[in-house]
Amino acid sequence: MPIVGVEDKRKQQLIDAALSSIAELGLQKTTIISISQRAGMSSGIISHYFGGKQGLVEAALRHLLDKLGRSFLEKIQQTDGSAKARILCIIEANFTEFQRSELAARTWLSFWARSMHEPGLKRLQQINNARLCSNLRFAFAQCMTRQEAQDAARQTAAMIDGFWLRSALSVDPDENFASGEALCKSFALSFIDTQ
Amino acid sequence: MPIVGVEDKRKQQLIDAALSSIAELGLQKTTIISISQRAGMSSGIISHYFGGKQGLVEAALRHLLDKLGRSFLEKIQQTDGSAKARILCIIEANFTEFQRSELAARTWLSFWARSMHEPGLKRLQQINNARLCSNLRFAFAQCMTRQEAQDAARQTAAMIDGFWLRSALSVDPDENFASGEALCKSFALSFIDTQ
DNA sequence: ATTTTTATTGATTGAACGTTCAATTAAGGA
DNA sequence: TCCTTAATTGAACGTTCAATCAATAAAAAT
Repeated sequence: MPIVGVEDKRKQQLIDAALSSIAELGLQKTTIISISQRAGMSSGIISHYFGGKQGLVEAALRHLLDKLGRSFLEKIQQTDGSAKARILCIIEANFTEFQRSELAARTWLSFWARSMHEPGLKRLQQINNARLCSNLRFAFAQCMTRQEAQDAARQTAAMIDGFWLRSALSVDPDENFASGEALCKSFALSFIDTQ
Repeated sequence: MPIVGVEDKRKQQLIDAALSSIAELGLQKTTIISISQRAGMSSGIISHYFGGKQGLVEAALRHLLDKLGRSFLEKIQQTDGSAKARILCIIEANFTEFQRSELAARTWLSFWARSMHEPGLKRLQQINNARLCSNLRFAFAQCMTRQEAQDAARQTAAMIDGFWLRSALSVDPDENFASGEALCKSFALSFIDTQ
């Protein structure tokens, strides 16, 4: 069945299949077989396109992070550039991201855990994290000192990640998400509304 | 070399060895061999005392959680029962726990990730989490409404977990911890000092 | 129609791992 | 001293999994 010129399409299909498997089975129990079955292809195709399982996993994380970044950029362009609007956009982007759900939260936690021991994943996480903190710092800096903005950014970033972590482990992830987004916003805006 | 009546001692030695291996290699790469080597025993002993690797991992997590609980109880007994004191104790216990270090943060993240797919671990995490939230809610409830206390407890718990998560992934975990403890305290106390 | 190139397959390989259990060792009792 | 019992060992086994690669199939080129 070989059709020429489908490299990008096949890669995307495999990334989707990998994310689906990670969401359902976890990164731990996701195998080359579980991915290739979901993609309707053979096991050998993964090494062919991504050089191995690790390469596909990295590509899948990169895909998620790209999506997160684009989500923020889209939102921010529909607002004025005020500190309040920027902060709401950042938080919304981090919670909205392709339906917050138990499965999405588990996927993130899987990637977080693995990135402790795989430098490629760790690097991607750190780039994304630096971007989040930088965006928050910039927004907060519009209405407080540099040091205060730094602290507020760290607290907000930690609270966002904390709610994601808790959603992955919670018995009731949806309820956790809904209140998480609201509580992060109310915390972050408390710096701004009171000034 | 068999010596009688050493069951509890052996179990503790194996738990220590398991935690050491998890801290260094991660739960993913921790094997029955890596544990038994550190304990100076043979590989079969783990199944003998814990019924298998999974049993030992559960026992190790239980041991960590016990330590965390005792740490809080010790601290709280050295203070008055004021809301402020209780909250400081809770946060300190969660950050001090067995020297905050890169390795300790990685150990927690390893357990968090695995507990998504192992009901035994998940149960332990949820019990511990319920205790943390309950303690925080009780303290906050001394100076605000029930709903406000619930929200404040969730925010504080998320921030604590978020800083732990970020320490495990950070390039500079120690700096993350030091500021994390201070920032969690300052956040939590902002509810109290302003009333 | 034939050849060449590209795409895909899936059986096989070899390594890693958890578990099992017969064998071994030494302590305590007779 | 001999026997029983508790403690411990570690080789063997079966399973799982990622990676490899020769074989195959279809498109493109000739």
